[in-house]
Amino acid sequence: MKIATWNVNSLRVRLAHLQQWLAVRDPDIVCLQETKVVDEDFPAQALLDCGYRAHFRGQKTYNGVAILLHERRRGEADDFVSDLPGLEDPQRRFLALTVDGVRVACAYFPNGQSVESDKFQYKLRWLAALQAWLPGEIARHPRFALLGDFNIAPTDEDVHDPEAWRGQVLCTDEERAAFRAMTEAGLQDAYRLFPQPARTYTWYDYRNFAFRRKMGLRIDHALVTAELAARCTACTIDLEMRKLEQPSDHAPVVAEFREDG
DNA sequence: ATGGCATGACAATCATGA
Repeated sequence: MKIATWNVNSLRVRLAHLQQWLAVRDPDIVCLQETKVVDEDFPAQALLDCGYRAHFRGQKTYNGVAILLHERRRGEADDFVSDLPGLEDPQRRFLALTVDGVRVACAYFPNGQSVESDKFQYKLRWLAALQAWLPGEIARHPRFALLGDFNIAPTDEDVHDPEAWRGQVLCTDEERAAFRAMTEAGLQDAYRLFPQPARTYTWYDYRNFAFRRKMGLRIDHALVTAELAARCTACTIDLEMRKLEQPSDHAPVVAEFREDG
């Protein structure tokens, strides 16, 4: 089973890239962020034509999340949740559902803009609500995965220039502490279960030839419970998608799992 | 030097991203 996450930075603009990637990678479950499309305009039929059922919550202009399920996944999506429990929030950033024995949460964490900003306080509130929600889910679902654009680079190793980014939003102690709290609650960073190529990140700024210069951050993650980690066989950042014409500034992350029961 | 680039709403610039 392959479970993936991708911040597409507008599903309308990136639909052809997504379709191409689905055909090549053939994931079972895909978490999308920054769809930037209201539900009435979500390209559900185009994705169905690719073999994927979609669950989605969008809004005008900003945010928007979706979970795609390959039709080979026969199970119905159970226990569907939109919006982070315990947080009053008009922004569409969160979905969770259970399919074929795996609970998957798709999250678009707030960016935070800058540490002085009100948006950073919102990010901390959002992180606190997530932190409050996780233990129950982990206890109820031995096979639980939290994927998405976390907008947190968990360690200096996840940053092309740690000194330049020290204390900046995405790299602050508070955000990194929140990330560690998730791992201490029982989730493992699937990417770090394996040796990985150097200077490989999930986000590269559109400006200043950042991708070509390998100036990026690893802020998109797949966190999994021990039972899934034990079955995880690979976790890959699909840099090929960042090389295309008119790419998303984020690359997909794909985690693969054995299904040996 | 708070810029650079991309997207969307809107109809010239502006909010937001990270």
